[in-house]
Amino acid sequence: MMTNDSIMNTPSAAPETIEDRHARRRERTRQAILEAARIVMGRSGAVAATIADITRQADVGVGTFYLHFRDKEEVTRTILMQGMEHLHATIASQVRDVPLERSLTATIRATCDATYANRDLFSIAYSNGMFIAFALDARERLATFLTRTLEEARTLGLIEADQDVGLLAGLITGMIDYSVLQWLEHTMPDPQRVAAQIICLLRGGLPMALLAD
Amino acid sequence: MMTNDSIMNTPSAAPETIEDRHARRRERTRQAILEAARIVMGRSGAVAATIADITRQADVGVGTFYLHFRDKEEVTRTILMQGMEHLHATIASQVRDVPLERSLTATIRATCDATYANRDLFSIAYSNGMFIAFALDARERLATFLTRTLEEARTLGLIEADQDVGLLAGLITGMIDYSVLQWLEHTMPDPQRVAAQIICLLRGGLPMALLAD
Amino acid sequence: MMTNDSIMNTPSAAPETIEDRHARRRERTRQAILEAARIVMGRSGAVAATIADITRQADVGVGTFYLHFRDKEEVTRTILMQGMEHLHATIASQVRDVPLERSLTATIRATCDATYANRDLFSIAYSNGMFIAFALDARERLATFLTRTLEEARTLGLIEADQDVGLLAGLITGMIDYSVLQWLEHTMPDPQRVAAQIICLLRGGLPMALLAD
Amino acid sequence: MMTNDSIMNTPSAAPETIEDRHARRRERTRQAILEAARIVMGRSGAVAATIADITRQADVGVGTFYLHFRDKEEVTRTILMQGMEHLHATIASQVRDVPLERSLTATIRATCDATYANRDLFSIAYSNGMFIAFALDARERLATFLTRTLEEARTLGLIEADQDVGLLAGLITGMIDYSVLQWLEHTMPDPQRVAAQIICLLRGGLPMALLAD
DNA sequence: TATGAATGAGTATTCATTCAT
DNA sequence: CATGAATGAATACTCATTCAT
Repeated sequence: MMTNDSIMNTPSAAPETIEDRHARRRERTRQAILEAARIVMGRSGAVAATIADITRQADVGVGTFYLHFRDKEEVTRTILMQGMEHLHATIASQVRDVPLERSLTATIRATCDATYANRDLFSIAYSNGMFIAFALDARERLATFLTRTLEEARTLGLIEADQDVGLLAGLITGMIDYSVLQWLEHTMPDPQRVAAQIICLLRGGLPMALLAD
Repeated sequence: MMTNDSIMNTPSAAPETIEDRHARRRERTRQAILEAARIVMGRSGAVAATIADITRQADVGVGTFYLHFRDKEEVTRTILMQGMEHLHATIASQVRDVPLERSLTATIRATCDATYANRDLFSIAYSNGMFIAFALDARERLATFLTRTLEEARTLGLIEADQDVGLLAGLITGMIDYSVLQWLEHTMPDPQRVAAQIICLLRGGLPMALLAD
Repeated sequence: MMTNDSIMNTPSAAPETIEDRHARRRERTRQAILEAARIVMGRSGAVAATIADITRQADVGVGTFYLHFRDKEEVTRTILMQGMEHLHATIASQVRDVPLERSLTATIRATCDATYANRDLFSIAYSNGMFIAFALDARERLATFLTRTLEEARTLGLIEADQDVGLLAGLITGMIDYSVLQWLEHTMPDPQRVAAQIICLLRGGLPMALLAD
Repeated sequence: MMTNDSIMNTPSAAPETIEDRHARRRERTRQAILEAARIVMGRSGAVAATIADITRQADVGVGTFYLHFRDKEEVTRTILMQGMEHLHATIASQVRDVPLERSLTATIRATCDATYANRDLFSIAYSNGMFIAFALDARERLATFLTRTLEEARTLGLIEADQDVGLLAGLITGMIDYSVLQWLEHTMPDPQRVAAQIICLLRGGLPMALLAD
C-alpha cells in the first residue's frame, strides 16, 4: 500500500542516490526552459524570440540552455513535438471507445476544443516557415484518423464504395483548420460553435440548386 | 505647323521626354527587383532571403534595392499586395456574369486553380509570422465573396432562412485552404480534383448514420 | 558716356560669344551649389549634410555637383576659403586708414560684428574635425593683424619693449573667440556688447589685489 | 563566532562571491573599451573611429562593445563626461583653500596645465559637431568658477560695483581657450607661458593711447 | 552641360554559440 | 551542473561617386 511503500522507499527500497537528485534537478531545469520557450515564442514568434529572452523567462543562465538543447531549432522542435503529441493524446482519449456512429461528431468536437486550447503551438509553427511542417503534420494526423473512421463506415456500407474517403477526410480537416488560422489573430469564432456548424454542413450538404455544373 | 505635326505624330510621337525614359528605366528596375524577390522568397522564405540574394537574382546593385524600397518588409508587403490583388482579379474575372446557380461551383473551381498557380505567394506569407495576415486576408476575401453568393441564394429561398451563411462560407473556404497548405510542401492533390470533391461533398453531405449526436 | 558705351558694347566691342553664355551659366550653377551647401551645412553640419541634400537645395542634379567639385571635401573647403576671405576683407575694409590709436578698438569691433554675421562658417568648420584648421586659420589672421598693430605701437614707444606682442595678440583673439563658440549654440551675447567689454578690460586690467602670486 | 571571524577576516576575506568576480571582469573590460576609444578617437576623431578600430585596440570582440555601450554615441559621451569630470576635479583640488587674492592666478595656472594634459578630450569633442557641447560646457564651468571668484572680490570692494563680472569671466576663459584650440594642432605654446601672459595682461591692461574711441 | 538611376564599399548592430570560472 | 561575459559571423542599410543618356 501507498503508506507502506513510501516508508520503505525512503532509505532502502529505491536507493535514492545523489544521481537521482541530480537527474530530477536537471529535468526540472529542462522543463523550465521548455515552458519558458513556449511562452516567449507563443508571444512573439519563433524567429523574434532570442535565447536570452527564453533563459530570462526561465530564470536560468544562457549557457544552461545549451546544456539541454543543441540550439534554438532543437528547442522549438521539442516544444512542437511534445505539444502536438499531447494535443493528439487529448483528442484520442476523448474519442476512444466512442461507437462508430458518434465517432465523427466526437472527433470534430474534441479537435476543435483541444486545438483552440493549444493554439499557441500553431502560432509558433506558423511564425517560422521552418516549422510549418508541424502544423501540416497535425492536420495529417487528424485526416488520417478521420480517414480510418470513414473507411470503417464504408466497410459497413454506411458510405458508398466509390467515395474518396481520404480527400473527404482532408476537407473536414480543412474546415476545422479554417478556425485554427482565424484563432492566430482573433479568439473568435468559439470552438464549439465551429464544431456544430461543421456537423450541420456534413449532415445536410447544400441545396442542389446552388451547385449546378 | 503644330496641327500638321500633331496629325503626323498621331500614335507614336507623344513628346517622349527624357523624364519618360528615366521613369521607364526606373520602373523596369523596380519590376526586376520585385520579380527577383518573389522568386528568391518563394524558394527559401521571406526570412532566409537576404537583400544580397535578391539583388543578385535581379542583377542589380544592393544600393539600387534601397532606391526602390525602404526595406525588406516593404518589398515583401508589395509582392504580397500586388500578387494577392492579381489573384483576386483573376478569380473575379472568371466568376463575373456567371448565373447564381453555377456561381458557387465556378468560384470554387476558379479559386482552386488560381491559388495553385500562385502558391508561392502563400509560401512567402507563411514563411514569416509577420505576413500571415496576407494569407488570412485572402481567405477573408474568398469567404466574403462566398457569403454574398449564399446570402443571395437565401434571399431567393434556395437556402433555409436560419442558416449562418457566414460560417458556412468560412467552412467552404477552409476546405480550399486545406489544399493551399498541402501545396506548400507537395504538389498534390491536383486543384481540379480538390474542387470536384468539395462540390461533391457540398452536394450530398454525409450519411446521417455517421453523424449521430 | 554710359549710354554710348552700352550701345557700342552690345554687338561688337565684346563679341559676346556663345562660350561666354556657357561660362556664365556654368558659373551661376557653381554659385548655386556653393550657396546651397553653405545653407545645408550651416543647418545640419558638414558631416550630416549629404550631396543629395545639397543638390536638392540648389535645384540641380546630383551629377551636376561632380561637374563642379571633385568631392564633398572640395566644396566644403571652397565654402570655407571663400567665406573666410570675405570675412577678412570685410574687416580689413573697416579698419583701413584708421589711425593707430583707434586701430585696436576698431579691429575688435569690426571683427565681432563680421564674425557674428558669418557664424555659420564657424559652425561648418567646427562640425567636422577635418575643417577646424579653417577656424584656427581665421584666428591666426586676426592674431597676426593685431600683432602688427601692437608692434607698430611698440616701435612708437606706446608699449614697453619687453612685451610679447604675439601672445598678447593671441589673448585678445581668444577673448573674441569666446563669443564665436558661444554663438554656435546661442545667439547671445550681442557682438557689440562683447567688443565693449573686451576694450574695457584691455583699458583697465584688473586690480592688483586680485592677482597676487 | 561572528566577531572572531570578522576579526580574522579583517582585510581580505570579504565573502568574495562569484558575482563579484564577474562584476570585476565586466568592469575591467568596460574600462579597456573606454581607454581604447579615447586613444583611437583622440588620434583620428570621433567620426572616423569605427567600432572595429576601438575593439581591436581594446583587444575584445566587436559584440563585446555592445554588451557595454548602446552605440558609438554612448561611448563618446561617456568618455567626455568622465574625462571632463576628472579635469574639473583636478583643477578644483588645486584651487581649493587658496586665499582670494591668489585664487584667480591659481585657477588660471591650474586650468592651463590640466587642459593641456587632457587636450585629447577637446580633440574628441571638436571632431564631431555633435559633441561640441562638451567643450562649451567645460568653458561654462570655468567661467562660472571665475565668476564666483570675481563676485566675491566685488563684494569685498576689490572690484568696482558696476563691472559685468560674468562677461569678464568669459573673456578670461576665452584667453585660456585660445590655447586649447592651438593645442589641437600644435603643442605650442607652453601652458605655463600662456598662464603667465594672461596674468600679466590682466594686471596691466594696455596703454590708453592704444585704445582711443 | 546637365541629369539622376545605379553602384558597392564600408559600418553599425544583432544574436546564436562558446568557454573559463 | 550552472553561469553569463565574450565572441564574431552575418546582414541591413547609407551615401559618395560614376556613367549612360
